[in-house]
Amino acid sequence: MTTVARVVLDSPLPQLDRLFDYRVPAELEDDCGPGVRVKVPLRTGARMSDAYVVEVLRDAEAADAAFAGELSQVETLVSPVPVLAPEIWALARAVADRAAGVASDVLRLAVPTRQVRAEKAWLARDTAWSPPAVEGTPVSGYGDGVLEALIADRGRAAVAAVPHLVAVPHPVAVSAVTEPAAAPPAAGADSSAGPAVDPADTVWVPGWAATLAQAASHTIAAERSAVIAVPDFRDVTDLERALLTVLPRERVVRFDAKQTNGQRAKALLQARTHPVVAIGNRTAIYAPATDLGLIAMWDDGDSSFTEPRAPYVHTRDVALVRAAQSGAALLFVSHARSTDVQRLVELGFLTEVAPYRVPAPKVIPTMQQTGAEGYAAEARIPSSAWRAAREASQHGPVLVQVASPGFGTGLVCAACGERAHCRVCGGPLGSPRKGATPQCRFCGALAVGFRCTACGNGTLKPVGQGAQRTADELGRAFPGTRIVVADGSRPLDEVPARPAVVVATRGAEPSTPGGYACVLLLDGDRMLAREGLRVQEEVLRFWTNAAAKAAPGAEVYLVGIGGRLATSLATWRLDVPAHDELADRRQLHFPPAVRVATLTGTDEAVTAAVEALDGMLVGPVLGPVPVEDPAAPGAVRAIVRFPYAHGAEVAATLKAEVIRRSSTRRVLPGGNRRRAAPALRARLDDAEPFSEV
DNA sequence: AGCACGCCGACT
DNA sequence: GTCGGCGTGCTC
Repeated sequence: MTTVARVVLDSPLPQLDRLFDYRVPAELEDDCGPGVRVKVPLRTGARMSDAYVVEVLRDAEAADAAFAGELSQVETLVSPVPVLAPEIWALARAVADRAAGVASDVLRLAVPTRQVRAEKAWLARDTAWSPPAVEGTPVSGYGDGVLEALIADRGRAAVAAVPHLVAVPHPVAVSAVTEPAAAPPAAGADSSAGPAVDPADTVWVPGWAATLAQAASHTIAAERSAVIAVPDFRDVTDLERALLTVLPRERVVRFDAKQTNGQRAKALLQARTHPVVAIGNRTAIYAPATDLGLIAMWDDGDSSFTEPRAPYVHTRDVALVRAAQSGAALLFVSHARSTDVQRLVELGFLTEVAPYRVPAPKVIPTMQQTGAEGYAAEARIPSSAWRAAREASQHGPVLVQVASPGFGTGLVCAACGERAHCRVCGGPLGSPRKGATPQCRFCGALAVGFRCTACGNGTLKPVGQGAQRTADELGRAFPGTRIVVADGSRPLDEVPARPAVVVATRGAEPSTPGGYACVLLLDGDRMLAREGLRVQEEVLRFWTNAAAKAAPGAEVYLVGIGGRLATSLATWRLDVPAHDELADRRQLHFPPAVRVATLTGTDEAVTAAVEALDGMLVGPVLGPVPVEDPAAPGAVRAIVRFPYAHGAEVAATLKAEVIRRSSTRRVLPGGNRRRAAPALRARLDDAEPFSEV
């Protein structure tokens, strides 16, 4: 009689990133199941490590499969609650492998720390209770049954969002908030914005939120879960509102960045009790929802989806891995298409779905340059746009989108204003810190002794300095109108549908019931003047997301922009720029046409790692060049590029190199034995070297 | 990370 | 002759 627990250690060390076997003492056998937290000895009995049980082997199985040496014994069982679902372990393993990272780092994102209160409540739950069945609500705005069929067939699609607000019936689940068991199913709820709907009984939600809520209702109707990731907090709220119009409260579980650990722990356990729609920001993609039928993302191009914690895997990539593992349907919904999704479309991996007979916003490009004739002098708005906005501001709110102050952090020549470029690779220069030596954003080369290529001047200044347009300045163009400002420091979720001019920095635009009477998109030239691979995609996202807040038929003025970008926006053909961009990236071997890895560490380790990748790379290796890192004097960085087909091989090779280098403890020069940076760090799909942030 | 094992300089 | 330096390697 032997029982063996196969565990994953809670350790960020790559050399410990594999499963370890421990003997389970008889008194723990009953509670020691997959997913529970345990403490186990490591190397020496006195040292304990936290771990999750991944698998339990019994008797013959244990004798056959377990580690051949002598087993140590599980020290304690922290709690009998299985917090690590088997499919989340499989996901973490695959995600870590893809990124040459450590699985327990992924688990740290996926599993909140222990919360005894949440566990007690979960253990005391009524296991016999299951929520009433739900009927699916038709997905409005698309061809009849198109998305429903796609989800039922476990399809994958790039979905163009309905580009305006939608009025949906008031939450059927409002009663459910106070009386959970009494929630009536959303049967027959018609969520299309029609004249039959009494405005007093409706809520306005973005088109994408209505679509995803309706789509998810079908998954729940089939008693399967859905996971939906959205970029920011306000989006979670919008989506939750939309969901509660088609589903009862107990079918929606929220994971967001502002939650306390207790709330997260509770949501985690809730997601496993019965089929639910798990919604939230980055971490929602790891929600352990049972029997997954749908994985969806709203606006996958939003930079909030880049994970700042190791192993830095983008939510989109997690979604792709999870869809492959679970066989769930996969939807990427957005207005502006990301080049990453475009790539998957061009591969035939995603099908394209667009709204059916839904009017696109009425975008009017105005190409006059700032300061040209015909401008309202005070605010430099083209007179046609100014007249339309002024007229519209008599009956409803007008949205004015501006770039945020200090937007664009690159450096230009202080004398002539020419953009400063790297002498090594031609990339844009920036300052990592105020007063630090300028450095190339792409290859990291230090720009010592800078000379402007245009005028020969040797000093630099930040871009856009002193060129900030203030709300007050804009306000003077609309005398007698209420001016509302929304930006990073003064966030505003919603403004009433009353006459006003709402000046908002890009991305911070408040919603308004029914939509804006007119939208002005200013500062486009400034937003496009930044350098970086994602600038154009990003600007199109800012524009389209603001334009989608306009009321149907309202005019959207795109100021100071002409050419193909303006045409794509005006014709709402947002796949075209994505296709063109991707074609450019292919030519230059830049992501997402290829994958990238940044290798940082000692010259020797980085060089050896690059050599180990021989035959897997495309395009020239960028660097190695010195990087500034106080913890690692003399460190260098190289960027390598590789085709997706070699991804697994590259990740495995780099992980092996990192492990090989990590076993040797390094000493800082000068006899200083403080913690030195590891000899080699590998980060896959790091977008930072190619963008200004 | 921690900690044990292992092979070369100055000590009782 | 040994005590202990920290380079190297392992952790079920």
